[in-house]
Amino acid sequence: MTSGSRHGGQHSAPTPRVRLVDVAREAGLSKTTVSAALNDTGRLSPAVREKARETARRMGYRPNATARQLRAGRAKLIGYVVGEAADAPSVFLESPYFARLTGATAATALRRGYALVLLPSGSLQSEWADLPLDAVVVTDPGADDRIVDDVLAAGIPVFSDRSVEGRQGAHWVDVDIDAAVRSVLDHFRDQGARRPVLVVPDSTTRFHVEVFAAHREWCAEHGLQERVVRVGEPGNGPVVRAVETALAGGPEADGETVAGGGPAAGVDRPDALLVVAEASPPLVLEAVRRHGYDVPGDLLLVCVSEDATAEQTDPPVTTLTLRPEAIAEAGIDHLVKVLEHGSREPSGTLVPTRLDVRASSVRRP
Amino acid sequence: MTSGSRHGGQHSAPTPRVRLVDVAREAGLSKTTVSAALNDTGRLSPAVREKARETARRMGYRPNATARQLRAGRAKLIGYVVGEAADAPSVFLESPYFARLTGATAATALRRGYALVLLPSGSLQSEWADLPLDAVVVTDPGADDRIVDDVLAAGIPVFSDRSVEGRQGAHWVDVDIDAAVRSVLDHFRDQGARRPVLVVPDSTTRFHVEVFAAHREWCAEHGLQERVVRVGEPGNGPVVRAVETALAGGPEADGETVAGGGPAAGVDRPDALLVVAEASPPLVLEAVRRHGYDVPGDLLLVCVSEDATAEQTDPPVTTLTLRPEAIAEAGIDHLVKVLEHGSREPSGTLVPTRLDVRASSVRRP
DNA sequence: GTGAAAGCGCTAACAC
DNA sequence: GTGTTAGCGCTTTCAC
Repeated sequence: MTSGSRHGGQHSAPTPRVRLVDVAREAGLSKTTVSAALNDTGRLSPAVREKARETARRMGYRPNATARQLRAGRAKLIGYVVGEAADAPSVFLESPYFARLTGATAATALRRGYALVLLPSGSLQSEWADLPLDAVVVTDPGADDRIVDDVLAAGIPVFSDRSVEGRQGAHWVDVDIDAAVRSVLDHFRDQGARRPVLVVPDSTTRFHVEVFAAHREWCAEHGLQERVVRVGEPGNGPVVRAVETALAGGPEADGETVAGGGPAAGVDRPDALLVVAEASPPLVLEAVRRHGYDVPGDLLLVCVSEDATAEQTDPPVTTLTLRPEAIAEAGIDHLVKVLEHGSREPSGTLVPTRLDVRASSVRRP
Repeated sequence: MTSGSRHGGQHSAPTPRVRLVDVAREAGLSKTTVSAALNDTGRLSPAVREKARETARRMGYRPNATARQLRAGRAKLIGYVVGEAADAPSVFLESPYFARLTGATAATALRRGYALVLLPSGSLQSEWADLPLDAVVVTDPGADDRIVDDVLAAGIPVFSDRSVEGRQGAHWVDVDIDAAVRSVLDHFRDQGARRPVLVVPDSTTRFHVEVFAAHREWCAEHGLQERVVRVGEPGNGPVVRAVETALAGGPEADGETVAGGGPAAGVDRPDALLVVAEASPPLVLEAVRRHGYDVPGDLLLVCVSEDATAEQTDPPVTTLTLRPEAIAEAGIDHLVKVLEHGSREPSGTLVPTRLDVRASSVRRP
C-alpha cells in the first residue's frame, strides 16, 4: 500500500481531497508546472507534461472549483428566477412553457460554461446574496416585481424581457409579440372568421400586456369589434371559466370582465377563439363543446401553448409556440456576449414565434 | 464628490467592486474588525461595530461569495439532475411531478442555505466538473444511468432514490411504493372492482419497477389475475394508446405488451384502471370513453399524477399523489443533516403517498 | 523549460 | 477590544 491511504479510522474521515501541491510533490515537480501541464498552457517538455498528467490522474486529482473561481474573478454562475412572485409560491415550472424554457436555458448555459442556479420566485435578497452570481435571468417579471431592482442594485447584470429595456445593466430578449398576435388574427381572417375573441390573463407581465395591445391595434385596423375576456388568476379552472364567459358572450362571471361585450347570444356568437392564458388544450376543447360549438365548424380555436397534448386531441389544436428553446438560446448567447465582452450597454434581441396550424383552426371546405 | 467615483470614462468600466479592505481603510479600521462587525463575531465595542457597519452600508459593500466559499471549504451548492438521460434530452421538467419536485427542492434547499444548480439529464462530466458541488441530487435514475457512478467517483455525495441503497457515499429518499400501490388496489377492491388493470411504463426507474412488483404481489395475495400493460415510451400519445390496449384487452398494438392477456372482450372486460405512467387525465378519460366505458359506472379510474387538470374533468379523476413537496423537504433535510454532521454512512428516508379520492373511482350506489 | 512567489478576497488564530 | 498574520487552492507573471 503506497502513501495516499490515511489512518483508516472507524469514522472514515471525509477524504481530504488531493490538491495541486500533492500532485506536484508526488511527481517531483512544482505547482506551476503541474498547473501548466493540466491546463495546456506554458512551455513544457512533452515528457514533463505527460508525467504531470499521469500523476494527477493516478492520484485522482480534481481541481478545486472555488479556488479557480476566486482566481478568475467570476464564478460562471447564473441565477434564474421566474417572475410573478407574490401569489404563486414556487408553483412556477408548472406550465409547459416555463418548464421547457427552464430546461433549455439550463442546458444551453451549461454548454456555454455557465451553470444555472434555480431561484424560486419570491426568493429573498438574503437567499441569493451569498451566491457568486455573474448575472441573473428573470423571465416574465410582473410590473411590481422587486427582483429586477434588487438584482440591479446589487450590481449584477439582469437579463429579462423587454420590460427592462433601457435600464442600466439590464438586457432583454423577447418574443415578437406584435407579429405573433397578428399572425393568429390574420390566420383567423383568412379562414373566414369575423368575430374572434381573445382570452388573456389580466397580469402585468409584459407579454400579456403587449398581447392585449397588439390585439386592440389589429382590431382597430380591421374595423372589428374588440372582444376580450381577461382571466384574473392562472390555472386551468379560471381559464376554462373565462373561455365559457367568452362563448356565452355576456359580461358576467366571477373574476372575469369582458370588454366590449356585445348583445346576447345568437347572431353575434364568436367564431374564433384565441386563448393566450396557459391552459390544457383538451380542457379548453371540452369547454368549447359543452357550449355547443363544433370545432372547427362553428369556432376556430388557437391556443398559445407548449402543451404537447394539443396534438393528441380530436381535432388537434392549433398552437402558437413561443419557442422556448429558441428564446433560451438567444438569451444565453446574448448573456455570454455581454459578460465576456464587457458591454454594460443596454441591449436586446427579438425572437420570432411560430404558428403550428392544426385542424382546430382550419375551416373545412 | 468623494472618492469612490472613478474616471467616468465613456466605457464605464465594469465597476470595480468595493472590497473589505476598502471599507476598512475608509473607516480607519482593520479588515479583521470590519469582518467581525459584519459577521457579528468577536468582541467589539458597539460603537466600532456600528461604525464599521455604517461605512460598509454607505459604500455599498457586498462580500465576495467566492472568497468566502474558499475560506469555508464548501460552496453550499447542490447539483440537481433528473435521471433517464439518453433518450429524452432536457425535456425533463415537462411532467407536473418533476416540475413540482424541482421547484420545491430548489425552494427548500435555498431556505436551508443551499442553492440548486440545474444539471440537464445527460450532462457530461466535463460540464459539472468545474462546479464546486457539495452534493448532487439525482431523481429517478435509470438502471443504466452513468450519472450516479460518475458523481460518486468524483467523491461527491449523492442523494437519490432507493436504488442507490447501501452504496458508499450515497443516500436515499423514496416514496413508500408498496403501500401506495396497495392503497389503490385496496380502494378498487372496496369499490367492488375485481378486474383491475395496471398501465405502467416499461422503464428501469426504481419507481416503475417497484410498482410492477407490488402489483404482482398484491394480485397473488388476492388470487387475482395479473393484468398489466407496459408503455414503451413516455408521452401522452404512447400512454393513451396503452390505455386503449388495456381496455381492448388484446396483446396487440405497437410497443406495448400485455402480460396475462385474457380472452377477448365481453365477459372479461376490466373494471378498474390504474395509470401509473404520467399522462394528462383529461386525455386518459377521453380515451376510456372512446372505448365505450362509463366512468365510474363501468370502470374505476385512478391516475398517479400531480396534474391539476385531474380536478377539472367531469367526473374529476382520483389521483395518487407522490407529494413532491414532501419528498423535496425530506430529501433536503436529510442532505443537510448528512452534509453538516458529516456522516458518510449510507442512509435513507421513506415518504408516504396520498390517495386523493374523487368521483372517477367511486362506484355510485 | 522550470520554479519561486505574489495574490484573488475573505476569515480566524493569535498576539498586543 | 483591536490589529497583524497566515492561509483556503489555484493561476500567472517573472526571474533563473
